[in-house]
Amino acid sequence: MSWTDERIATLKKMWEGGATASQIADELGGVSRNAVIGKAHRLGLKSRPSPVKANEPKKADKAPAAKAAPKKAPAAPRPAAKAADAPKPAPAPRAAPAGQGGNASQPLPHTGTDLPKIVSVGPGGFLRQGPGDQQAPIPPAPPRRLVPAKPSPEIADKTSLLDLSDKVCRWPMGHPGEPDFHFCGEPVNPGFPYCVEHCGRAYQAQLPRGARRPPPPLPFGGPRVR
DNA sequence: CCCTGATTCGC
DNA sequence: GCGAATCAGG
Repeated sequence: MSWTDERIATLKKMWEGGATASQIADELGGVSRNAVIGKAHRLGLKSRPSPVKANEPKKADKAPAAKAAPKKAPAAPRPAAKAADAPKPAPAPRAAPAGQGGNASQPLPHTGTDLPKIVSVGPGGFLRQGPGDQQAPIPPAPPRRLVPAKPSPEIADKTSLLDLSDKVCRWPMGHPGEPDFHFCGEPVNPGFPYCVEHCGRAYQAQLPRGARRPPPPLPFGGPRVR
């Protein structure tokens, strides 16, 4: 398998969306987890909460006695390439802008890649994009802050990608690439890409400080449950 | 053990 | 550029 433009786009979207390399590799198919990680690094996107980090170089060495013959020749110490990395702030949470002074902010104009995008990946590798990338209507003054949420399977429609238009709800249901993956398909809430019901899921009123739970990641269909 | 991402290096 | 092998932490 070669890295076509679409596959790279899928990789980027899922990587930024918070999917693990294994999930991405499984979704793309034909590539290993390492391939995904390697490609991600080559693309320049990296970091993201990785379990293996936050440690300093230590002088402990290993003694791989029973291991298979290592291909590496640890003759010369290799300088870590991350030394020249630009200092990056703490990993941006899924949705946490600053202004909390009671003013309302719209979830739509997401300009950076740090915030979750409502993106789903179709079986062919094409992408469905969310409010941030498409329409930017801010119809009524939102009562509070609106934060993205993750979908959950409740309804059982069968709107395929071909049935999508700007009139029907684009809420993804199921996992991309699987046979039962479809979209909600109900009439949209005017000004939004989703129906009223899913707007209620996609944009949740900000609860008072304290009674707030962290918004879940994975905007593209939820975690895999295989 | 499993998982994760990071890194290296032969191809 | 690609990705298996490997490393390293949870």
